[in-house]
Amino acid sequence: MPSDPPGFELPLRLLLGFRVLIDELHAELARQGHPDLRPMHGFVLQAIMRGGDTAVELGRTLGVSKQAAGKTIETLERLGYVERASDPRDTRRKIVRLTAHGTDSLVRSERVFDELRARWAEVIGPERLRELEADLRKVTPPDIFRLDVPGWFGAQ
Amino acid sequence: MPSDPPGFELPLRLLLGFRVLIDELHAELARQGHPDLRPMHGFVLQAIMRGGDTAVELGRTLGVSKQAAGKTIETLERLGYVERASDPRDTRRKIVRLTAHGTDSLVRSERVFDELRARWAEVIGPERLRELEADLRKVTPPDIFRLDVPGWFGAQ
DNA sequence: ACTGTACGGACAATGGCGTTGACCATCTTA
DNA sequence: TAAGATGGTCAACGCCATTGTCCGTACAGT
Repeated sequence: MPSDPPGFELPLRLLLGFRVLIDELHAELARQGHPDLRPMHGFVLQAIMRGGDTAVELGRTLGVSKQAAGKTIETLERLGYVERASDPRDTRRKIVRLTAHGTDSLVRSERVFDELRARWAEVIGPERLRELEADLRKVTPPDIFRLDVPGWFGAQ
Repeated sequence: MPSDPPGFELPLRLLLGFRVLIDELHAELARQGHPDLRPMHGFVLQAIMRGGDTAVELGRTLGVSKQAAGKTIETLERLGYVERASDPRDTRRKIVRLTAHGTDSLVRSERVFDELRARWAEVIGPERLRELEADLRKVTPPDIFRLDVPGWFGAQ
């Protein structure tokens, strides 16, 4: 019967696994024409895509203030990933939309993530990888996109 | 044959798993007399314990500047987790040591981590948990304590 | 033994990125 | 129509990292 590792290894491995995937994603994205994209931007663009958001809504989704969300949007606008348009029904609102460049980054991210996942499947076996994902689903909260980690990555 | 989930779920689950464990650890530590301890401090204390460190060495271990490491040490000193002493063989160096309070926090962390791991084992099964850890070991770098994530947590 | 270089530590200035507070314009509702 | 709620922006502040600079000590080559 194999002995159990110390309990602190588990969280570290989870963090390292996350870091490895994210670092490799952005290394590959940089090669594919998106050198300025930072880890947090991926989440922001995802959040914008699923529901044409405003700064306030985006802030709520990401768990930051509307001002912080506004600054992030400004950065992404400057980098050419999003654009803002006035809402004709409510002239207060400024709707944020992905540009072609922004959509391209998400399409490529999706492809790279699939490739990285395939590489893991080669290392540990496809069945084991599916089990790993299924197990993690059992011990983590169901809603994926609510991470509210203001300072975890460096945005803008 | 089960279909594979999209590749982006894997990193998110890893991150969420990490967050769940760390959040629960610190909630429990707060109950056990360590309400001021922040996630990053655990890593710092660990790094200090394995080798009586100085600010420079600690900075190298954690991947931050020596000034940043010095500030973190200062904070931990103010909170009563570490103390500084001069090195008699090299009067330039100020060696950082854990206080009893600091050691206590690590002992409790270890225990809580083991308990959290046991809870995961109840949910997904002890054998699956061991396999999960073994699989993660195959796809992550071997050296655990080199994470250099300056802004990931909020220290001090 | 002495001098030049390396190294540990601290102080200062700067910058990124989040926060709160305040304000204006617009929409909604009583 | 008046009152309150909501979206956006500006300003000030705080935290925490950075780089640059300086001082004192240790060590190595001559």
